[in-house]
Amino acid sequence: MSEAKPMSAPALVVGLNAVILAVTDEQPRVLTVSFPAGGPIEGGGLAEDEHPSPRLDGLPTGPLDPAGDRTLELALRRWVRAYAGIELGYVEQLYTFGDRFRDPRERSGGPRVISVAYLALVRENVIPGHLKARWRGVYEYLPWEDWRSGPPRVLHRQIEPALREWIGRDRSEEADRRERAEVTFGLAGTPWNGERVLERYELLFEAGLVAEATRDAKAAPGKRRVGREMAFDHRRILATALGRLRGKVRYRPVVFELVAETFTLFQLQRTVEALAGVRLHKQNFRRLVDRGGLVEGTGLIEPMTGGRPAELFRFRREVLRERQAPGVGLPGAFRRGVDSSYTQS
Amino acid sequence: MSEAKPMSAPALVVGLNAVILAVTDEQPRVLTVSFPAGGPIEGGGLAEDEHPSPRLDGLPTGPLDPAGDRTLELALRRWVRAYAGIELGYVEQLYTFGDRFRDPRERSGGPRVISVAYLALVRENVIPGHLKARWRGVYEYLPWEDWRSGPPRVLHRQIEPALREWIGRDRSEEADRRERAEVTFGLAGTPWNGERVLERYELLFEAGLVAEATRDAKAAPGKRRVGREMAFDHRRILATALGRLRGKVRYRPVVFELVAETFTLFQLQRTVEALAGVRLHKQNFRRLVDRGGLVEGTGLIEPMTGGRPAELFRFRREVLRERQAPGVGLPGAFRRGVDSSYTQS
DNA sequence: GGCCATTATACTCACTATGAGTATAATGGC
DNA sequence: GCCATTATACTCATAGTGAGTATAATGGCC
Repeated sequence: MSEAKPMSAPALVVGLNAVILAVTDEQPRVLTVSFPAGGPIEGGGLAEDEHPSPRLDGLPTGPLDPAGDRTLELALRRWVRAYAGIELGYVEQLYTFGDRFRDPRERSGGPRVISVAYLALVRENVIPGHLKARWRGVYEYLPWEDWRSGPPRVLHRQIEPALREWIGRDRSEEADRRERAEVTFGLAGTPWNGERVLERYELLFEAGLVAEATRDAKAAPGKRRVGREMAFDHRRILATALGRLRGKVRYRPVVFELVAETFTLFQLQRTVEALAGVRLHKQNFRRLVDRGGLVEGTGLIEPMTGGRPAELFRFRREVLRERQAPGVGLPGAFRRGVDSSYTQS
Repeated sequence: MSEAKPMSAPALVVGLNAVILAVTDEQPRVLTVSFPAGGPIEGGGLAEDEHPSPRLDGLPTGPLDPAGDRTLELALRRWVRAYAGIELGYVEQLYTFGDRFRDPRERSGGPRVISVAYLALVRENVIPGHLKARWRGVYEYLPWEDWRSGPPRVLHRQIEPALREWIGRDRSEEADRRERAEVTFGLAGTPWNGERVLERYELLFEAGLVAEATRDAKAAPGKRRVGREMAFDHRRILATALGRLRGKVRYRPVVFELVAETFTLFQLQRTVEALAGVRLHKQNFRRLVDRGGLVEGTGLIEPMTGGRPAELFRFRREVLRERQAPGVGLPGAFRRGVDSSYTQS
């Protein structure tokens, strides 16, 4: 139990996971690979193995070469380049996942798998070099996170009633569960906070509302599951990534990693909205980024807007020296208050 | 190079690091242990080994039991409890450090050491159970981060001139280095950003201004080093922790993890100031936490203030349901602008 | 050409938060 | 009773936010 020496050999494995995001056609997308649903092969993912049989999407996963890779991030860049043919730009470490049994093969004597997950942003829908890798909409996996067309249906129809049932299921936990559900999902007048993506996913997991929960624990209360399933705990990692990105966009100019060199302000707004999962006030968004010094006009015109032609802007790097936290302030974008029509029903 | 199978046995080791912070006597403090300066023994730290010879402070480090510990965080809590006798309250994963040669023994055939670092907050200066563990002021290690009595001397006297020298040392890097130095250290009118603790440490590392840099790379330009040295890359981890905490305090009520159950508003302010490294406007701080709903009066009185007795307050949990990002807003605490006397000289 | 839908862009206005004060209230020490 | 010291209450100018209205250019359609 407290053998202080980390000696024992193949009990532990370290892997790297990449959440590679892009925004195309106003949808946030994530690069996925295909895993066999039964006994998945970690260290694979992007490798050249053949995976027949039922499949599950998952995140690209690769190894660290302990003797060769100078840093973890360089290791990630190396194998994403090698196997997916994508040269990553913005990369940031997300979180390290190491729960026991996150790889089911642990139950049958497999090693404990620790995964260091990274978030990477790429500019457009690059076609990955690897056949099995493909882009998928982030909100296919996390449909309750997209409020751009109003409160997501899955929230009223499935999540809210199921959560209420879950809250009442255990008397001793009831108060605590209610509190958490209300805070994370913005029930009962509590404001909806767009950044709490992970907390929401974990609540759904506990409540057995995502397929991964019952798959891992083999309790099967025969409830309908929400969102598309992912291999391992990769959906949790995706949730972590989205939450982090939603937070970051507010105080760092990360959106510009996702758009082209020049863009109209409306294109930029649509990109931010895709990440935030909410609609923004157009005039205020413009004021924020323009007068906030985040962008500068190029003088060039984009005529294909469907209406009046728009000016093309570019990111204004000087803002980094001028302001301490330059980001697309998301003016109240995450602040959905008591008035939200969701909380009414 | 691209052996996709992470099989080879003792090439890789995973450890856990704890940055355990408390604020006592208006100073932020970190729990440290003693490492032998020459060939340090990782996996030790808190273990019962004897470490004679020259010593270096470092962070408590412990192993993960792959078969026993359900999660990484529980593993950390377990060995901190077992070896330091401290029951941790607030714990949050910080970052995973895995650069090659971060453990010098790698150079002589030792395994690659990956460390998952955690930030933990404890309420007061608990006496650790382990003899070699002791509390040390965070600003002993990062003296340029404490602006509470004005711009730190080490900044004018050593850092700024040395950085200017470093900037000019390499013609091809000059523009880039100047930009980074100005932005991270608030030179040339750029505002000082209290949260960029890690960026500042890394810049000092690159510039050879911290002992760890030359120790690891054995280039020795005979320059004076700033701040107290730490074993391995533990000072980098500490910098990561302080930066993270400074950020978090603004949107999460983490300060309350560091103060007693009840407190005067001034005590709370002093605690925030200790973390932020800057002084705050008393009346505005009061307005922020009181009217912001973060605290509520208890009706009790603390008479030992040195002046008029003060009311004792407590954290108001309901704020978590009311506001989306409840924190001690640090009103411009981090915004030190052009007027800063530091940037004048 | 003239009307319309559509998008771009400028400006207004109420409200709130922030930074920086002034003013007053209780204490203890002398 | 005066003073130093801290607590607490208010004020005020300014900047930022949320939510509009108003006007400017386009293309499509008749």
